[in-house]
Amino acid sequence: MSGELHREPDGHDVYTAQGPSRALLDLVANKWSALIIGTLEEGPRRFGQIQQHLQGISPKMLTQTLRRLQGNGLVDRVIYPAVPLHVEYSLTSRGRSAAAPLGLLRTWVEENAGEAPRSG
Amino acid sequence: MSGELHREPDGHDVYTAQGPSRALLDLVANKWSALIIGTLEEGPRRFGQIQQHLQGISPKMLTQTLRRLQGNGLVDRVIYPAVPLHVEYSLTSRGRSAAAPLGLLRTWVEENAGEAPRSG
DNA sequence: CGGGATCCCATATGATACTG
DNA sequence: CAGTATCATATGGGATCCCG
Repeated sequence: MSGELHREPDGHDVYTAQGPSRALLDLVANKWSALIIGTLEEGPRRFGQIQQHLQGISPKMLTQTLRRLQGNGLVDRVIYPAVPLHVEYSLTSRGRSAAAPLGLLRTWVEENAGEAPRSG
Repeated sequence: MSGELHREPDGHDVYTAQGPSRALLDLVANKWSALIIGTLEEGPRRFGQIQQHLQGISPKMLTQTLRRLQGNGLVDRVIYPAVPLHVEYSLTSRGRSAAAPLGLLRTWVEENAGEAPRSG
């Protein structure tokens, strides 16, 4: 495990708890983020399309997650001021670079789902 | 985005909301899971060692996450009934297979942290 | 009509103290 | 040392209402 390590006086290393990494990791290592980014990987999508595709996300979580992704420069939001209103979300180049590892993670999940299930 | 799709009568596809994937994704697409698995990737570690390394996780979350990982067959827990008590956690082979995509995700995070930060 | 803000409750998470 | 118990708070999430 590399990066963002901090060497202690007594010789072993720890993670700096307040590093910016933690916040970003919290954003991308997140169920909805992973799914949304996966959806947008296929191309630009509208709010309702994402909601349909993810089948079970509430509009609130969708909005909230999209805003966080947008705020961190992973997602672009474009409004087409037509009637009815048309808003399109798409991945930025950074978002696409994040989509790669997330895609592998989702693939791993799909290949490993349905075995040894247990709540905790 | 592949896997676990469900074709609707009207032609477009959605994700089955209640599939086992969602639960597993929720487990691995999680900040603490990603960090813990990353720590154990270096080798077996004791409870306190993980806690030190992650610098900021509460014992409760550590226990809870370790148990969930164990319950899903990603982590092994071995007790050495000595005094003082000694408990060691390690990745199972499945855990190691999950460590790969998670490592890539953490790498991405480290390479992309500290830019365009924003809360929401 | 599609997009999304608000209200309110359930659960997740976290700090801290305490025990086998 | 390795957790568990307890309490306080943040976030998740559904239902519903509002706006362009």
